[in-house]
Order: sequence, then C-alpha cells, then structure tokens
Amino acid sequence: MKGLSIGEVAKKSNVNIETIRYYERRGLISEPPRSESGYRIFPLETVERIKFIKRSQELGFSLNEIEKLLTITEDEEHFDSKEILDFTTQKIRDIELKIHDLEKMKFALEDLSAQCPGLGNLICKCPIVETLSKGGGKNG
Amino acid sequence: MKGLSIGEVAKKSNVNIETIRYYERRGLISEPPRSESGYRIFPLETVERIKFIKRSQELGFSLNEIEKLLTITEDEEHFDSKEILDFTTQKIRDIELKIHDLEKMKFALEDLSAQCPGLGNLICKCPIVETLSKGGGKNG
DNA sequence: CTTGACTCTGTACCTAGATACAGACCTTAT
DNA sequence: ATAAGGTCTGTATCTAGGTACAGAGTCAAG
Repeated sequence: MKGLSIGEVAKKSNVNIETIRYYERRGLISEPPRSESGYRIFPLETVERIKFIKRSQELGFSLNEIEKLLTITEDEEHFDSKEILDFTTQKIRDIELKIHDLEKMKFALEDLSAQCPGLGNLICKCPIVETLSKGGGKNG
Repeated sequence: MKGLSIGEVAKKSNVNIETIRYYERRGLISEPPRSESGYRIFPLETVERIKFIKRSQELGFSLNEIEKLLTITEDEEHFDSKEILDFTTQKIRDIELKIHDLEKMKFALEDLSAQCPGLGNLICKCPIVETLSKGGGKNG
C-alpha cells in the first residue's frame, strides 16, 4: 500500500487520530483517497503539514490564520497577487513583532538567570513584565 | 482616589472587565485593595501586567506558563535559585526555537511576496509547509 | 433624590480546539 | 476462522480561556 494509514500519520506527526479527522473536517488537510474498504490513505506530506500546523499553533497562530497561510501559499485557483501581497506583508509585520517581543523576553530571562548564578538564597527582583511594555507589540 | 477602577483598567489594557476578574480568580493578578464600598482599586502596574499577559498569549504561551513566568520573576517567598535557573534556561531555549521558526516563516513569506510582485495572474507555488520541517522546533 | 453609569458576587454560557465513545466494519496473525 | 487491533461515521464530551447575565448595591450629575 502506497501511503499512510491514519494511525501511522498520527504516530509520525505525534497527534491524536481524532485530531487528524478534525483537521480534515476543517479543511486544513485535504480529503485523502480511500482504500477499497474506505480507509483513508494519506500521502507522506501530510505528516509535514500537520507538524507545520502544530508548530504554528505554538507560535501563537490560530487554526484560521494557519488555514489562510496554507491556502494563500498553495491555492492557485482564486490566485490574486494583490491579496497575497497584502496578506504576506501584514503577516511578515506580525512575525517581526513577535520576534521582537520574544527577544525582549529572552533578554529579560537572561538577565534573571545572570543575577541568580546558583548562589542559594539571594533575593533577586527582576520583573519581566516591563519587557513588553514599550514599543513593539500591538499593546506598545 | 489613588488607583484605577476595574473599568479603567479594562479600557487601558484593552480587555473585557470580566477577563480582569477572571485573571484575579486565577491568581494571574493579585487581589487589589478595595474601597469602602467594596470596589476594586487597582495599582497602575496592573495595566502593564495585563498587557504582558495578553501579548504573551499571542506569542504562544498558555496562562499556566505565563503564571509561572510571572511568579518566578517576582516571588521571593519560595525563592530557589536552582529552580529559577532550570526554568529560565528551558524557557530561553523555547524562545530561541520560536524565534528561529518565526524567522523561517518570515523568509518563506518574503520569498512568496517577492515571487508575486503585483503582476496579476502569475501562478506561484511556494509551499510554506516545508519551512518548519527541518531543524529548530520540537518536531524537527 | 432620582436617573444613568459602574461595580459587586455568583452562576451560566460560549468558542476554539480537540478527544472520546458507540456500534459496525476491515485485516491479519495464529 | 477467530480474536485482537485498526478504522469507519456520527455524536457527545472535555479543557482553556473567556463572556454574559441576574439581582443588588454605589456614585455623580442635574
């Protein structure tokens, strides 16, 4: 049999079987061909696609955003250069802001661990909260 | 009156009033002092704290993670240098991976928009999916 | 001294994103 | 040829993170 069963895809991409069916229902992955008996037969790329979806969620994107990202880069049907350009431009900006704020968090944590170099019971007060308070994110 | 009413905090931090009470219940913000009549009186920093929480969510952290982040940087009670160091080290690594993957997504989107320079109906197929497929994230 | 806007507590409800069955049907190793 | 284990559809349930009342008290302006 060429292709993967739903169980194999689940194992390889490290998600629940039901999640795969759920993504199919939502249109995040396309309906795969079926075997004689009606079993789904997934192409290998499905695993990468699901990993991409999962990782994108961890980066703070919703399934709706991810769907948009995926269709805009793949769907040649209602291809519209202007729309793609607007979308990608906005998304790139979003991503830059995310990177920017993550870097601020990272620096704050580095400061924190630098100030607590395993010395025991030293008190260190390094409020991380301020890190995101000026510039960068939507809440500037 | 020194301090902010819950409505003022909601407006300034751009969240629903109920969200603030919810965060208080969850312990993400500490219980504020009350007026004679029982109204909450929030210190100004609460606004920054809530913005931090909201932004952190957009960066892919759960409220549990955010709570940990906040308490570890502020709580001097059960201060434990080893614990802080372990936590920050891990969190810094997480953040670096996020930045890494966001940069890959960004480059993919830049390629995409570079290939579709507003020319109309050109077909461009630049699957973003592959961008996160090797190295970096938890799913390698 | 009342009218409209806020706030209080408590409880119910909502959305996104899964997960978990139930009951029936394949498949495969013994 | 049968029992264990995978899969099917359809529906119900669950968690996280809020939101929305209801009913009662509070405050500020006219």
